[in-house]
Amino acid sequence: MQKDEMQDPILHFADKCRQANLKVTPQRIAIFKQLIKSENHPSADNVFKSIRTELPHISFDTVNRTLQTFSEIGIIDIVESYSGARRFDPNYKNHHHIHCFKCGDIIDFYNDGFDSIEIPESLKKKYNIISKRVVLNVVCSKCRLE
Amino acid sequence: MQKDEMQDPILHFADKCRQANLKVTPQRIAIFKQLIKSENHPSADNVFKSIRTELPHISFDTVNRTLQTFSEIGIIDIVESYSGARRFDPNYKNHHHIHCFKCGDIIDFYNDGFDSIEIPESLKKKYNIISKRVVLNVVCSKCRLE
DNA sequence: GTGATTGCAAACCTTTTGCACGCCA
DNA sequence: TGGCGTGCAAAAGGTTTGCAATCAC
Repeated sequence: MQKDEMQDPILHFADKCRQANLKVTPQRIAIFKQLIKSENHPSADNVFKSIRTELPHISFDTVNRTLQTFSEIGIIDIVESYSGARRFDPNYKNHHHIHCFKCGDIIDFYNDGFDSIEIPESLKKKYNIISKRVVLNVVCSKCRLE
Repeated sequence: MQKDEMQDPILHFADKCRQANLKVTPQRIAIFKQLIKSENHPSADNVFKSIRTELPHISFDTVNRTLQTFSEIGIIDIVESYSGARRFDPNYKNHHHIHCFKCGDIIDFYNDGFDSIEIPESLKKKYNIISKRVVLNVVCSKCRLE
């Protein structure tokens, strides 16, 4: 059953919340569950709509604020599309992005070589580097056909 | 005098406009001049405010629409900040970005090694790759001090 | 019990759209 | 002159803020 698979990451999530002095509310759990399910880079609105099937009374603000909060305590990342709504990245494996100019889709890809590119010492000294990523700006398969 | 230095890129700009069937208006010239002056990654509002000293009657919409148009004909790029306004990149040399989590600043840097990273054939086949870039997510020098 | 969190509403900011006037080609 | 470009205004979309009621601890 699905519940058993879910148990473990949610306990881990609850720990993270307590560490950050955040209360573990049903809303936050539901949002977190939605995030680990999502394969793409959802906007607050995407998460809100998916989650309404489970919690019909949750408000958009709660979702939006919670995603903001999660990004602050390091549960998710914020990534940007070319326009429109802020988008979130629940994928914490080392990965890179393909970004389509036309439709704005962001697609993850993995590449060991890119993972291990060496950042120059001068930059390491000057900035507190949290993460690095290769971004490919493309016209994606779908948009190419149009 | 400054005007002589400006002459050449502006003629080149005028050519690009004509190639794209765009009329060469005083507003477009002023916006272009502002762009080649700017070292950072201005938002439409940034450009609008800087340009008002030269053209006090220009409207924000014209600036915004023109920047959009310029990005469509390949005079500038659109890059994203973590939130808020869309930002433009007039730097057409091959470069990479340092992106500050806290203040959202985007800083260009140059690195021959990063320029020449090899994109796997499988991705090249699947996507029409326009450009590639390494993005370092950091806490910048300013924000580090806070 | 108490302070954090939620839901609602309003405000704010940015981008988009529609339209009439004016200007470049 | 004709059609593109501009400026203005309104609308739309997303985010932020303030506040009262509620809930987790």
